[in-house]
Amino acid sequence: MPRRVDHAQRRTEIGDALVRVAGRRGLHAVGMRDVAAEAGVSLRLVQYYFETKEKLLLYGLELLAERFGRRVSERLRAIEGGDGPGPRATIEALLMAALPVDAESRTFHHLYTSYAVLSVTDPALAAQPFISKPDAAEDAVAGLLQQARDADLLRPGVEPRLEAIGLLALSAGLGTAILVGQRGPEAATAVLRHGLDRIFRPQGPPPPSQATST
Amino acid sequence: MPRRVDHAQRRTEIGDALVRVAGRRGLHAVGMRDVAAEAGVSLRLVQYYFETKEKLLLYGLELLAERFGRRVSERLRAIEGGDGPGPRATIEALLMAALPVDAESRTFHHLYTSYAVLSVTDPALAAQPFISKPDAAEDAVAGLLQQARDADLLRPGVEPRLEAIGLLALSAGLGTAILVGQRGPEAATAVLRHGLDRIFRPQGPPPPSQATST
DNA sequence: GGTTTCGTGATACGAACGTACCATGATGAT
DNA sequence: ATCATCATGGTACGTTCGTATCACGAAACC
Repeated sequence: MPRRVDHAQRRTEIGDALVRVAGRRGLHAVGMRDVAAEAGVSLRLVQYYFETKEKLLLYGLELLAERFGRRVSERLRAIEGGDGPGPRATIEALLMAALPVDAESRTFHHLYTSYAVLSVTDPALAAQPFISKPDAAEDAVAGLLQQARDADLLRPGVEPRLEAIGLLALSAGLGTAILVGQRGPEAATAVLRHGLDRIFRPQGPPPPSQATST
Repeated sequence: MPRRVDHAQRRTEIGDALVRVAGRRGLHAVGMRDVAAEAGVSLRLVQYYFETKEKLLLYGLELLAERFGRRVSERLRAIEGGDGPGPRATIEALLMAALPVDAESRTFHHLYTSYAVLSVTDPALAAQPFISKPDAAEDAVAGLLQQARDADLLRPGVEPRLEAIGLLALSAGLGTAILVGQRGPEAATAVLRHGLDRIFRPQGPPPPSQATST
């Protein structure tokens, strides 16, 4: 057999090109020729590694979800590493990492929302786990809230599951608001923090007025 | 001059056809011929009343926003009429009216999100007030929260403006979650109510055990 | 060393799309 | 009665898109 090529790598390169050009011009405006040009290959090669456009798009969604998952995990590890700042800071970091504040997360939000819209009318997309699944993020946040509850860090009457869903939906809603320029990142983070304030007990910031200790 | 036709009405009819077919097959999949067929007119007429597709799409967004505004206003008037059930019920009704629970509001959410995504890459859409404006809904909710605060119905430490933004973003996020089938309407309303519970004081539901007053 | 198969290029094809062009009743003004 | 003009139909044009087809070089296996 002739020269073997790493198909997985080629597919990743082309999928990356798809994400880049779609992030720039919108998912609706992207064609196979654009992806080929962005990846620096011929149209035929895009056809070769992804036989149809639909498969290419599905792969792009996979790529997007995987990248984003890694991004959030890295942020979390960076926060939790060493001291372990408690559930509140962890949740805050997780939700912040999901906001479209830099180019990478903007692209993610933009394209993910595009896919979500398409999934309303496209059954193949709707079947993708990233669209339909109850989401691993929900479990993570709910787990952290449960931890916080066990440590008596939460206000009374807080339902971890409901709050987790709510926080995630809030973060998503703020994300699109940022994306379309309705809000700035600062306003969104303020809203998010305020939302957490109403879930967590007012933590005693060591009263700075009187003598702190010595 | 020859037979005069009510242009505004024709435009509304065609715009309605756009909204219907886009709601069914997705905004990305709709062409001028589809709109013409749905409206029961010839392709030429669609061109005649909207010279270009872009103008047709812009008009569709206008139509959508206006319809939705009316819908919410009607719901509010229906709730407030007569007794005036207080800010909490009003806010709840407003946010509920925005959730995609029936076909009409599903279509609205679907298409509005489609337009929002397009506006990320299309300056003409981004300039539309429905995308960029701070939103009248925010003022309404913030005003109601302020009322509630003056009546001492809110928990301490609640910032009306921030909460209004948060509630709207939460509602939007839950809306897309419903739209893509991630959540059911029941879960979403539960989350919304719970969110309101943490803003409003636990209202004394007249303690049913002991003697209420007399 | 031949041959089979993989990787790649160039190009062609049919469909659909937005738009433009031409034609023609119908009708109100003169 | 004539005519200018509004409303509408039919259709053609150029482009772009996804996909299919043909062709060829190179390398591993016999």
